[in-house]
Amino acid sequence: MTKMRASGKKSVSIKDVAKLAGVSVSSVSRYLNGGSNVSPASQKKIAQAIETLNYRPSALARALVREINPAIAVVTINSSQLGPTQMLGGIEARARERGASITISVPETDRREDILNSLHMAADQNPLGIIFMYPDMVDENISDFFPLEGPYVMVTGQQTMGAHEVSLCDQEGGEIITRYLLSLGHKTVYHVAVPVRLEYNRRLQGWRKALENTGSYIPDPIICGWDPEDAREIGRRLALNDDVTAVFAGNDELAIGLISGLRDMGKRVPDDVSVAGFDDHPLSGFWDPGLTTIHQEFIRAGRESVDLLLRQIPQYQENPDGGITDANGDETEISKKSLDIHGKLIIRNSTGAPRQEK
Amino acid sequence: MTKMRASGKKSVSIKDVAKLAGVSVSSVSRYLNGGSNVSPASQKKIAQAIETLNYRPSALARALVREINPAIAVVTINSSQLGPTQMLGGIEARARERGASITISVPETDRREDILNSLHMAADQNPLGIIFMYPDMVDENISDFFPLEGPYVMVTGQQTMGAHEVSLCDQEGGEIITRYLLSLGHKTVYHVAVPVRLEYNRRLQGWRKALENTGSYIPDPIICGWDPEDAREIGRRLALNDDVTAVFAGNDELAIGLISGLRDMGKRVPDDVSVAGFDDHPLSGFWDPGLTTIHQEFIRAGRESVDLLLRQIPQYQENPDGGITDANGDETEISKKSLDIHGKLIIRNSTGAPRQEK
DNA sequence: CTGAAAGCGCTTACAG
DNA sequence: CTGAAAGCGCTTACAG
Repeated sequence: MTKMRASGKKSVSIKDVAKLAGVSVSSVSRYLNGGSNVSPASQKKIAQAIETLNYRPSALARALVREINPAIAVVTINSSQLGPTQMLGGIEARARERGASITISVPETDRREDILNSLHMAADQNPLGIIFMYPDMVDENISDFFPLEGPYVMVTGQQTMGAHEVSLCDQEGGEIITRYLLSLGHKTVYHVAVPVRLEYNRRLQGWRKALENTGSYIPDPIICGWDPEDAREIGRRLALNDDVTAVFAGNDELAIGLISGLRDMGKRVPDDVSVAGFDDHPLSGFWDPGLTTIHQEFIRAGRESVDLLLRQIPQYQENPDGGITDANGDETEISKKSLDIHGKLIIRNSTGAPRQEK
Repeated sequence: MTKMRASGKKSVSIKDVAKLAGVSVSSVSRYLNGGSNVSPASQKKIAQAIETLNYRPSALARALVREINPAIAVVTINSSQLGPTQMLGGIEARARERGASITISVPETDRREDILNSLHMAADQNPLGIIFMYPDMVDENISDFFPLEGPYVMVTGQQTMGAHEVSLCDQEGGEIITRYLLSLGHKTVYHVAVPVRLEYNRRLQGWRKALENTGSYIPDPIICGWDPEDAREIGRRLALNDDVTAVFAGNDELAIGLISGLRDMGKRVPDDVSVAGFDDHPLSGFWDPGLTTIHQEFIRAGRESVDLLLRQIPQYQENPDGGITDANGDETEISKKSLDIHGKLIIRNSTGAPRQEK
């Protein structure tokens, strides 16, 4: 029974406990699972044996026999970005509250095979389900990856899959911030886009839509990398063009890089050009000037995605405090399957009215 | 064999494959594990069965029987801070390269019981080992938590445990940056400290040491929260004191908050007061003024901690490219058990000589 | 090359 | 209340 581990340490099993306590393995198991049908005497002996052996049941064996592993697998690309980081925090916290552990895997690259591989590795653990962050950043069609067996939820920039999805409403946000900039009096708004496949770049789409709807001139979007340094370069170039009076950057980091570039060339923000970001990075309010941006509730998105996932699992249905299932145990509202998390416009000082003509 | 999962989906097992392929379970297993001793004919049939059933071996069952779960458990507090975030990225990437998955658990609070709980939950998965980030931020003595069974590595601000530890050399960094500030001509340097238990606040200790060694006046350190807003408050207060010409903040976010507070009160940085941070946050170079700071190699720290952990596990010993074990398979160098990762002074524009007296 | 058997550490009916 | 047995999905000697 006392076997060696990979580490060379010996690990104690339920058999050891049973032997030391002088009872059967079944009894120990019963004790472990609530103690019903175990005499006080046995309980005492077992408790003692566990104590002296420093026994802990193997989560692995349990998961195997119970056919349910209380773990949530999260797969994410761009794990170092603000959104994924904050969402992971939310997922982690909510998972803990609900008694689930979390496993994370990030694909080596954006390519189909790597993503599939990550998704499969995640599924192999027989987790409660998979939370897939930003599938729409992948340069492939999502439907190619799913259905994987088992529950899942996607966190996306925009509702598209139809089910089990929490959406950050990026398009709406892009539209709102662009409109705001236009409302300030700018003729048009330039866009420095985050490096996401165009069809799935919702922020960009919102920007375009706002421009279209107001009949404004639509400049080509400028595709940027994730590095603020790239945005700085772009800022320097943009500074050369006096038609540029307002720029919406795909996220706050890029907005910050952009402002640096603009300043490198002597432009003032917002006097010469207004710059808005997206996300409401924790430091955005401290910037000088404070960044006008769209606040995203990433942490909440993470938490909600856990609930959305667990809602698909019978054992985790939480009728008591929510009325999530009806009398038949069926899902009551379609809306419970997906969720929109709306961004909020935060107006600070990096944006303002354009300078008077000439 | 085809059982239901928690999700209600059926899952296919090795038995199903064996049956469909018309061979024994053993043969399928052999096929799965390299295919030696399986006739080409069988291989074909098995491959086909796997394909049509869409079979994937259960990682759980494998881990159980092999008595080794190729997963690294990382437990961390303050998971949303820059350091942990970046380290997690490094851990994740390196773990992937070395064929391990990763599991993360963050204690609910800093209290002993919660930490122990996280540590135990991690250990219950029978992982390859545990990477414990910033144990020294915990308000308890580390030795209380270990030895837990199995391999582990700590990532700390300063080498203290003696073994299996990667240290970020915070004290050295604090000393270096304080000395730099002094070298600029400042009479002394104030410190806005990160909310870490004093005995383990290495950055603070380095600062104090530099002051002591140069015989400078040692002001009381100002304890701050993690929120830059707290630092802003402190900045406003500090602005009232004309003796304050140089401040070293416990990290870049706080430095940024501090600068905001100083400016709120009309102080200029660095003209009126120099401010230095710590970590070299990705945005620090874009700040205006650029932040003088200590660059920390968090990602590398994460990667190294994985290697340090795996080095404790026979199956992962990598003789080929490193000579990590000697002829007897013993560890050759003590130094391989722990690692110092030195920070690097980055001089930017938030610091300068003090203004001429009056 | 191949299959039957035993075993990993647990849990869950099933008879007492 | 209690123990023996079967089983979770795999792997690993062991005999052919």
